[in-house]
Amino acid sequence: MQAFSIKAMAQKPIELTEAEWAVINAVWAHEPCNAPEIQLELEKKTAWTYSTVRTLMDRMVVKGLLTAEKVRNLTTYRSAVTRQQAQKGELLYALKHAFNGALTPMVQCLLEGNDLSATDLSELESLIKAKKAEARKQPPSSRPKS
Amino acid sequence: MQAFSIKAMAQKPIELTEAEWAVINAVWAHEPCNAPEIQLELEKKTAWTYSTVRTLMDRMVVKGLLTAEKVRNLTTYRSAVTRQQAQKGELLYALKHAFNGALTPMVQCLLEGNDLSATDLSELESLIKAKKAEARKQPPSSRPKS
DNA sequence: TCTCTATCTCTACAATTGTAAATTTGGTGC
DNA sequence: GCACCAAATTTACAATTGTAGAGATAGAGA
Repeated sequence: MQAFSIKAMAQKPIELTEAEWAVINAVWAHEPCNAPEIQLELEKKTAWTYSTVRTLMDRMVVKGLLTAEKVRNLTTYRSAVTRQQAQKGELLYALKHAFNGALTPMVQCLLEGNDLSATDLSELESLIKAKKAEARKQPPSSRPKS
Repeated sequence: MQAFSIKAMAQKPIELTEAEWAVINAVWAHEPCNAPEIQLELEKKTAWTYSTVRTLMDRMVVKGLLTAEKVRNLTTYRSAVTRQQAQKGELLYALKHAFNGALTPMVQCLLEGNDLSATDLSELESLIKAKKAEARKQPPSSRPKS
């Protein structure tokens, strides 16, 4: 018996700290994995000790970002959120705080700030074309199952 | 006499916490301004007391996000970074941590996640076209004065 | 000059985040 | 059974962030 409805449960935005990003990126690349593996991976960039990484990972389990399965004294970790979910969370955060929710200026800022190669630009262009086509054949704000 | 070169000084990325975003957004909208004004503005959304807002603002001065000018016992604040700078900082953060520096997937995620109106899409499209044109006539990685 | 009020200053404190040492435990080879 | 090593657990602590109360002060009016 659960005290809330799955349907109504708009799970609150996924937000990661800098250290958590480092960890979860490594987890995504290695899962299922254990703490020593991740520590080893992160050592290249961060000089974090096993203790540090382990603490981070356990805190992330509490937050629901990772899952941990323990057999005897060995713990196996897996991500509990997908890369896509986390990316979206990050973008929504930026959108909300830095752009007051306005998407177009955000994309604009992105395009202006960086040097995009001609290839990148073309790629984006076709992306938008695709999106437009898609929009044309689907009524706005409907949510097709795909 | 300064111990460093202006030129070499690639000022480190601007990053704001959630509360700081709220404050600086209000400052941008009101500057030059004083703490009570900002508190009043933020009260609508946040129920923060004067003390809270003031503490935030003074910390932001220390961080170089705001400037404070004091006449007698009255302090006037101004932003020390532009909205564009801060926005860029936020996007760079997301780009680096969530997308491993790859811009195209980031834009892609942005387009996929949200419902863009046809108008938005067209707008973006012309943005990209403009960017392409610009790229064609300027050698890559040159930095024209405009 | 006395008081009132708007503002400011100082200090504080809990939660979160970054970081890790020290200790314990479980399995393995001798 | 013992010694050793890898992995885990416990505990801790400093910095940052979110939040604010309590007391000091300066200008304005009586």
